[in-house]
Amino acid sequence: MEFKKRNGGPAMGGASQAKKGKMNTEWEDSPSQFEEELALFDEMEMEAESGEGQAGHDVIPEGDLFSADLNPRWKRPHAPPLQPISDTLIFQQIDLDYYLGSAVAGMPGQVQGKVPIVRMFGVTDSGNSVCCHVHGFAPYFYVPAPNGFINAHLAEFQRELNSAVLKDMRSNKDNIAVTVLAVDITKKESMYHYHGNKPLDFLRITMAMPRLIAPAKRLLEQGFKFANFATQSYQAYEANIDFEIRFMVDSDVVGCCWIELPKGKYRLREERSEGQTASKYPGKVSLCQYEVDVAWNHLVSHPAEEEWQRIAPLRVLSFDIECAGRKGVFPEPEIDPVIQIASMVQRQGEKEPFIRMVFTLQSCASIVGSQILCFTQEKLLLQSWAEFVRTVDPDIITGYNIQNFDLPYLLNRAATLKVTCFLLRFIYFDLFVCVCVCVCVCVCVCFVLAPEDFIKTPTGDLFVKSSVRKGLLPEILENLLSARKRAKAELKKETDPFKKQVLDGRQLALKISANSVYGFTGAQVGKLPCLEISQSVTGFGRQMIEQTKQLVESRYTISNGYQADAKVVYGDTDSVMVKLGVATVQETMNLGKEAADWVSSHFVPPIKLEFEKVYYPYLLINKKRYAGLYFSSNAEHHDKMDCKGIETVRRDNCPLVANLINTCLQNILIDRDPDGAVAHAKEVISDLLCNRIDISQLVITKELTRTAQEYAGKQAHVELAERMRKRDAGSAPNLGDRVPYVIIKAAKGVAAYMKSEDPIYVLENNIPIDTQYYLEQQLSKPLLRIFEPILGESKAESVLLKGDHTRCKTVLTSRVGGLMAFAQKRSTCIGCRAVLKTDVAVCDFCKKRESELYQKEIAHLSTLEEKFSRLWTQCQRCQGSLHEDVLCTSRDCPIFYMRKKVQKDLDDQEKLVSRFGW
DNA sequence: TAATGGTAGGGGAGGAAATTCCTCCCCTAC
DNA sequence: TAATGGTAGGGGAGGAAATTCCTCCCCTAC
Repeated sequence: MEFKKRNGGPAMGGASQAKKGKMNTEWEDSPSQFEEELALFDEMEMEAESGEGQAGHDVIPEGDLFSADLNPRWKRPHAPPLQPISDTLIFQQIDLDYYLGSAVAGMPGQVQGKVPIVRMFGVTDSGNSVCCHVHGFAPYFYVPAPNGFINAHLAEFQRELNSAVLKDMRSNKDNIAVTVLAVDITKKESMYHYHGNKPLDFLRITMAMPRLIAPAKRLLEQGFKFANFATQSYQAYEANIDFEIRFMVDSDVVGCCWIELPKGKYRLREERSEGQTASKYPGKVSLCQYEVDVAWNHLVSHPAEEEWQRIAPLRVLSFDIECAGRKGVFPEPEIDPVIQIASMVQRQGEKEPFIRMVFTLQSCASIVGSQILCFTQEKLLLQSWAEFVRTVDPDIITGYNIQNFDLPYLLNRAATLKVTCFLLRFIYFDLFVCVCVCVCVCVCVCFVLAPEDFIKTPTGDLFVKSSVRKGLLPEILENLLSARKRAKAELKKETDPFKKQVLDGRQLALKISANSVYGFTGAQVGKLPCLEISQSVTGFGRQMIEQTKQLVESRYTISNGYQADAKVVYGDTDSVMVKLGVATVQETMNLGKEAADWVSSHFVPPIKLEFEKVYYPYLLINKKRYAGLYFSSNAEHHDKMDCKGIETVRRDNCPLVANLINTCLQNILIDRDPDGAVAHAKEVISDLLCNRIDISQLVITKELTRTAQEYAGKQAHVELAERMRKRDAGSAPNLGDRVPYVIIKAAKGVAAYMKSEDPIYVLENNIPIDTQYYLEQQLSKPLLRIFEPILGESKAESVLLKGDHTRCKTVLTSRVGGLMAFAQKRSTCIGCRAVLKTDVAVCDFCKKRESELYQKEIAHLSTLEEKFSRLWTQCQRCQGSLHEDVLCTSRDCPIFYMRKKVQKDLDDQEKLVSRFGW
């Protein structure tokens, strides 16, 4: 949640977000289409309304909320008794962490002192919550064994390292007696480089706690001496792997997978009252319905395939808080009270939330479909909400920006008000994140080998061939690709549309994972950097493109009996675009497929060149910028108009530019009507200069990618954000936000960064727009780029940017700023615009026409009212209900600005009508 | 600590540097 | 008070205006 919503209140759910993208493409044109669009919305509304039910609502006064009788739906389903001896416990694990605790009797691992215990939270198929303590897993890392090291040296090594680590500790609060649990010799090979396939002796060093890994690594690297061995530095391997990740890898647990605890292999914890001391077996410490202990090697983890891809009925709480802010100041938890917390709870897989609650301070108007709880004291409000959360026991807590605003605010506010029980016994409060672990490895070489055993990549790096040793990277790729194959096969069999979507998402995710496997070898921060690999991959790409170009252009020529000389017109990273010069799309497709197969035969499998698509016509503007009609599935009809890199797909253009270019391209490419495109462009330019373009079309947005101080130069969106911060800190855009702005009129030569302004501010203050800027800086260049190849350089400019359509100009004067700030405002006669002395409606001369004029203004008023109500219902529909106020203030949505504009026109018109005093 | 693929490239804006254009002024020819 | 022909035009100096070039920034393609 962001503070900017303060005026409007909470917007629950994400429906409006999802629909926004679609809306933008539907609004492609000047306001002349406006009426048609609105008429369409009306039809949609009729349909929507007929299907919508009326939910009841209650306003519940303050009282005993948490008795099960009053709100039976709040609690989780009853948990049937569990018999560890005869029942298998299966749950979906959704969060995993570890803590240091005392050993539990009967579990493996250290028995003395604090031991690391992995803790998993999860939910069963029946919706019961599980907390599972996993015992006996200890952290470890490797160092190469020194020359001459044998088993007999292990004990001495362990003793020396143990005492070195102990000595290194500044304090020993936990009374650690043993730091090094074990040292073993194992045969291992470094993942980096090729070492002649000879595993070497490594020492596996197991530590008592995760936080002891770092000092042990440091001491070994600094130089370590034991027995008769000389002091030497030991390079540590895998010491940077997080403990949780290490556990997950070793026990085959992946993010959100299903865990099975076989019967007889785990123990159930019992409820213990507070006074009771822990007996030989510890009691429950969480609020989960089942709490169990298990040995780490006894749990079974199911790979996320087939039935184990299902999702448990997780309880998702989404909430949003409102504070009573002071104008212009960002709310501070030490001062500003929380006045409302809106909460919804939904079960995974269900369409509607089953709890909708609003906790408010003081009274509140009823809200359809929601329960309202009113409190007289803020402290009670916070306590009750905390109790509510504990009762509902959500698996996932979500909301807009809650991690950065709502949650810290609530905690600080609770601390300020001394709400002691606020977070009592909250065990976990994190959004879960599916961790995708790929431990992966590369083989690159600096070794003496026969030339046929390795290859030299275009960057000059040497790699051994798979016949010598198979790299781990190819292995991972093969796993990913075969998993994708399986997912695709399942997708084919599946009939349920929801599961189909899941499977399709899965295969796409696997494809993207496979495509980006090499990516992390070039990452700057990562566990396995290997620049040789990432650079070689891109190097090969470039080389293969060059080779493809030569192959295609040498074979497909007139002298070889083809219709035309083929020409490679474009290529980027992994693709080439060939102009084959044949007459029809179908012929091009056939020839393209043939050429792809033929070129593939020159590459080493599995490298393959695939025919992908035909563009006809194709407008190539520049590298990474082109447009064309895309033919792939069939040669008769194009699948879509494909635009890459040009204004229509860039978010930092105003809709006016994107829509105009899009329409022109449609005219040119689809309708083959360049004259129509020119006419349309002229019309839009004329509309722009005459102020007939809606402001929503002129909003440019750019992301605030860094803080104001970090910018070297001055930029429109940065400067505006700073100005808005001075005006009202609460509503100003923050780091990472997109800043919407329009360019307003100013003296000649003033830089654009001085002329950027908040569209809402412009609307509210009737500030004139710099239409010339939009023509010269926004429209002209993109237009020329698409028309110049068609009309020719000089003609394009003279036809589009000169001529009668650029002469009609309407200049509005500002009501604020400049000399107008000194002007006195006087009413004018509604009939003849003559200046009036008093604030009546008409001058004496027009008095006889007063009734007629009144009729006219009333008619105008009702048109505006109708327009407004159409936009209003449009916004209601977007936020998902026709029975609630519109709360959305999305600055990305053109409808929002239209609504604001009409609202202001309506207000002005109402004032004008009221001057008649009738 | 927390977060955690990268590079290539287009194109607009701002601002510095280099260039052109304009005006003023002095001087000389006549 | 003291000094007192004027006009046209070349060309340099100074400064304004327009242009070019470079860098920063945002975004997209792959």
